[in-house]
Amino acid sequence: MNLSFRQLEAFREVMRAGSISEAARILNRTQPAVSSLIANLEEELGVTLFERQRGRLIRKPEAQYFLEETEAILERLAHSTRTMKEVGNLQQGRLRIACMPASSQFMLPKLVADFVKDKPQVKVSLMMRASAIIEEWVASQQFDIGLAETPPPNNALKITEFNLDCVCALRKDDPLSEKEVIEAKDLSGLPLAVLQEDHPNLLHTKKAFRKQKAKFNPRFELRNFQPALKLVEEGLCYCICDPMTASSYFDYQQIEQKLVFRPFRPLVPLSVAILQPAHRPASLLASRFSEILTQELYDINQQFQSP
Amino acid sequence: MNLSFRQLEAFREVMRAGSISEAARILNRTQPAVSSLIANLEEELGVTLFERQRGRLIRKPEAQYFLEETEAILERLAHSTRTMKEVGNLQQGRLRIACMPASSQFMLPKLVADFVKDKPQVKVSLMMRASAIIEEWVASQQFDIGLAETPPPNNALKITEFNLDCVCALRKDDPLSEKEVIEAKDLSGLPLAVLQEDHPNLLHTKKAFRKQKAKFNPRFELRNFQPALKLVEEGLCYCICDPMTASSYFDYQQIEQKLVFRPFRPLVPLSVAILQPAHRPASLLASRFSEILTQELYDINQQFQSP
DNA sequence: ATGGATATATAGATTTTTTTTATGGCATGA
DNA sequence: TCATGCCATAAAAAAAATCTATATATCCAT
Repeated sequence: MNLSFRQLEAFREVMRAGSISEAARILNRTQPAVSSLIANLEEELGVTLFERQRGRLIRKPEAQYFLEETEAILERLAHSTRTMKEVGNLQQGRLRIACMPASSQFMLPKLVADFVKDKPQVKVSLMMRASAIIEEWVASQQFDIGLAETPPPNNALKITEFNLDCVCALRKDDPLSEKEVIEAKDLSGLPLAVLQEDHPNLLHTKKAFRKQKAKFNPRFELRNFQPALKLVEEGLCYCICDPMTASSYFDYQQIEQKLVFRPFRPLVPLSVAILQPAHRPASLLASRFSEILTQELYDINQQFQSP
Repeated sequence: MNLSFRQLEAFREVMRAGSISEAARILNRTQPAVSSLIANLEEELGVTLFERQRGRLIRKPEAQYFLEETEAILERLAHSTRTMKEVGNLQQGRLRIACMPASSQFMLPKLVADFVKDKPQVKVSLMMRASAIIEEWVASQQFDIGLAETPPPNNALKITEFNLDCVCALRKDDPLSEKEVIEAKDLSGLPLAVLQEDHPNLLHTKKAFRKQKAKFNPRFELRNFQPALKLVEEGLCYCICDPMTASSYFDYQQIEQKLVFRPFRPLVPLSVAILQPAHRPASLLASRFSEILTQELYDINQQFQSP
């Protein structure tokens, strides 16, 4: 089989125009060019498509059937190249994102919304799960991008790590809010809301207190920081929380903000990572979104550290 | 849009094989040839289909989508070229035939059956109608081929005329059956089955009798000759009928043939014609069938004239 | 580390295909 | 009968695809 799209295009145009000369004009070719395209097409198909009667072309019934096929093929080709061009412009595609709770409430939805604002044809799925699940989903290529606590090295994952610095949440009217930076010793003996015991963040927090010989008083244990901020608002405790949760506070509590956040020392790190499937290259969309997410994580960290 | 099937074929093969070199081997090209096909394809699509990592190709997700499109297009192309080749070999197609009653009972069904015996994919429709209707149907291109009594010249019809010589039907045991040729004067005054009065055949028959000054005795008037033969079998009359009807007698009356047919003089012609749409070229199938039908009409006429 | 095997990309020569230019035949209609 | 429009063909020119040759990177086994 040795046909070409050129031949099909010429054929379609000849069928429409009814003559080779006219088709040639439309196609910006010379008449002999189109003539030979048609002749070769007929030869390769083994079928006479036109009858040459008295110097004119007359469509044969066989040509009608082949025209339908031709149009279907050219149409499909045009459609897929158009789509591919859009893919190239990030206007088309699919993006599957899985993220951990701390980022799921406001940060990622906002980022996604912004990302797809000028991409009406892009399809996104955004799921919230615990970090361990996200790991699996990305490794098994069910998702293109994951945002999770940094997992142990994994052959199936491309891991881009970020060390976020946790910040101290406290009431605006708390005397400590005068300080630019809160230190562990400032909170010695004061009640805290902390993560449940197996979480590495809790260990880091304990370590920070130990380093300054401050008394560590974990009054509330929670699965994540979101609800902890409520308790802080009530004046029941303080909280050393990750900056993503902190940042989202300003998103959902736009009026009556009772809390402020201050850098905390010694540093309590939270290691999060952008996860992507290893071995499989990222789609254009995934690459681009990953860049944006990287920037956002950097910004969020800065937001609380540099006053 | 300037893609080529070559590029699509190369792309498909590279996706399957996973490497340009391997694909080149399968396609019987050199590696640089395939390399540049892929490079051009990517350029024209505006999308990177493969990532070049450490000298190897790695499929990008975008390539997967385009592969589906590519396979659909190539598949469809292959299918239609195959079909067209079959059309070229008369293995495919559609044939619409309309025929007059005299030929519809055995002659055309047999001819069609024979014609399509080695063409399982060819679709045929075969309709029986009065000649006037057939004329219209063919002229309006609802049918490809018509067999009818010769109509007056018609701009929309290509008319291929045949003059069939009518033959005399009589019982085997009739003394006249001894004669090689029956003449009008042999039947002078004897009862005849004839067509209804407006039919040109009746005029020709009358004329034949007049020419030999034989007495014309039309005892039965019918719309066509088929039932007339039954009357002849019963010994009720003679009949000067067309050779198609005569020929079909041997097809349906394979045992207990009571009739014989003899050439009749003076000649009583029945003018029939193969009708085809003018201005529109015939399909390959129609052309071929028309040839076969021509031969058959010629044969049938000979069958009774040359003993 | 080193050399061999294998992969891809690129450059230039070569071959193939397509297009154009130039021409002639044939039908149509003024 | 002549001008016009159509199609086919041949030869020249242009463009595209292919090949050869070469460079470079990786992988793997020594």
